[in-house]
Amino acid sequence: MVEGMPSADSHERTFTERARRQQLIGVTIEQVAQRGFAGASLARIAEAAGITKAAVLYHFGSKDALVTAAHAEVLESLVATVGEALEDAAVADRPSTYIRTMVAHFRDHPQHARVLAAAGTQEGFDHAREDRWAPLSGLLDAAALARGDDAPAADSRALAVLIGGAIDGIVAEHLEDPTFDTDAAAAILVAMLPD
Amino acid sequence: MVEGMPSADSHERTFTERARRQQLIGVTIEQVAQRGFAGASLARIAEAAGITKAAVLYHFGSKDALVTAAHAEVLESLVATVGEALEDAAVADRPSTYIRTMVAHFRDHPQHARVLAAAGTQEGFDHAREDRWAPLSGLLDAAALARGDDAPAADSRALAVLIGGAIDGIVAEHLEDPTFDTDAAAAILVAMLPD
DNA sequence: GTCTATACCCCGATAGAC
DNA sequence: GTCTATCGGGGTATAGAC
Repeated sequence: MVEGMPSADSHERTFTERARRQQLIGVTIEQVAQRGFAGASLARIAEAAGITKAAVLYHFGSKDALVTAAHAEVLESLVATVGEALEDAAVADRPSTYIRTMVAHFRDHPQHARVLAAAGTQEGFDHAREDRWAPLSGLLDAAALARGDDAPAADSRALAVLIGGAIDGIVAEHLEDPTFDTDAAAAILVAMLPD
Repeated sequence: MVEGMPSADSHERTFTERARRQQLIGVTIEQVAQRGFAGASLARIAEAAGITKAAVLYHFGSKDALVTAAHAEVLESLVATVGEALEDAAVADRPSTYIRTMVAHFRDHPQHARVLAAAGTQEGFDHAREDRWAPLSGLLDAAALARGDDAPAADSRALAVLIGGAIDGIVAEHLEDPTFDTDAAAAILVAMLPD
């Protein structure tokens, strides 16, 4: 760990550094989305950013650090969008809001969807994969409680896995066939929610 | 293209050749499942098979040919299992049979699930990705017809995408958490089918 | 603080001995 | 038919000039 080198937890960072990091993260998201993790080489990332490989490795100590940062950015963007929408929704409406917001987000940011898809199969990328649908499971439980269900959904996790998978399916289909009506599919999925 | 070299469409093949090819395909499935497409190098495949890189490239002209053959084997295994089960099922029961059989197949063959997952994000591997859920869509239409529905499911494709995604979700969850009850999840999904 | 030059390794693939 | 030896290229990462 070099002294003056900017690291992930560096508290002090110059203005140009922050700009460079942000640019590199953006380029990396594009590259990973287009060519996959292995295909997004430092050379291509550097070329797309208009600098050299070494300059990239100056701002991020390794390719892994760079791609991890890009992955984190994608995740933060997602949780920010969905989280904001959930706050403005009644508890009973939150599962449907979750579905619609997430589908819309990935529809509007296809590259983010591809990055997360690539991360899923990548070895040594179990980040954020831990209980990916746990939040949705909690929303389903809370909604059932607000509805006053006697049976508080003993299998909310399984239901969350199904719904989450269906969301991924909608997003994946949209990536292959941009004419696919994601909103209509999301509506069908919402109609399947327990009521 | 060398004369005596065994190729994918070679009609005549010695006994040992067929055995070697089968062994290499099996090893490749394991390697791709464990380390992903890019991580499954010829060197590792050769080492796992107990031969050399050059020997591998003798039987399969290139890494791409080998991994394509492995991918095809995985697909054939899947369609054989599901197809057989579908033949023995009434038309109205075929969507549920499709779900249960596919989930069970991937539960019993986790490596196959990982290979297909890895193939999905890999660049230049759009094989078999064309209308992946078209068969399921057809089964849904046929079942609705057999049921005598007046509305013949105008959006059977969207429904197929949802169900297919949910199946993938169940399988993916099982890969990360082997204690996940895939049969119970499949039953919940089946209960969601239109009736 | 940023870039040039380069080291070093593993990749897939080929040539030719056996 | 299977191996050894090697090539050319791209990969990440480092050392040191500026």
